[in-house]
Amino acid sequence: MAPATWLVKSEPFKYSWDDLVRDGTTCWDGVRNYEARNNLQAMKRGDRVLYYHSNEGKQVVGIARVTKSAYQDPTTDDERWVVVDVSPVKPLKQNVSLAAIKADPALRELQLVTHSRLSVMPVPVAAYKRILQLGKTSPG
DNA sequence: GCCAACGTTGGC
DNA sequence: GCCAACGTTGGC
Repeated sequence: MAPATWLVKSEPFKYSWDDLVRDGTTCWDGVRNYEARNNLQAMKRGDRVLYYHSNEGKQVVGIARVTKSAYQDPTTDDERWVVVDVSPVKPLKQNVSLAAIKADPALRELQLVTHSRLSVMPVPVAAYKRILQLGKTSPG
């Protein structure tokens, strides 16, 4: 099966794309929401992840990949919560704003639009390709 | 900075 | 098991 595609949100002043590039890899911790957690658990090594800056920017800025599938969140003893490891693949040549996503009929159904508080969500492959197209970026 | 949406918690 | 209170997220 082809790798699945996802989108994760991060507030850039907490942990930005540049921080991820600097670190090379990071542990995607802090998810405390069951739906987001379930999505994390469904991620497989090699899956592609769109990196979205929430609050400031409100745009998709890069492509990352899952380098380690879900394991116990090391920042808590509560075994309900998991993390994955992600690494940057490449930045988008052109950022894709939330406004552009909302304006695109093919992307209007994305949970990013319909379910704005969810921080980790699946992205249908067609929508993923469309976002890369808008970002003038070839698949990584 | 405000506020709506909504998930979670805890008392009953 | 219900539901009110509370906290958080994130767009505007």
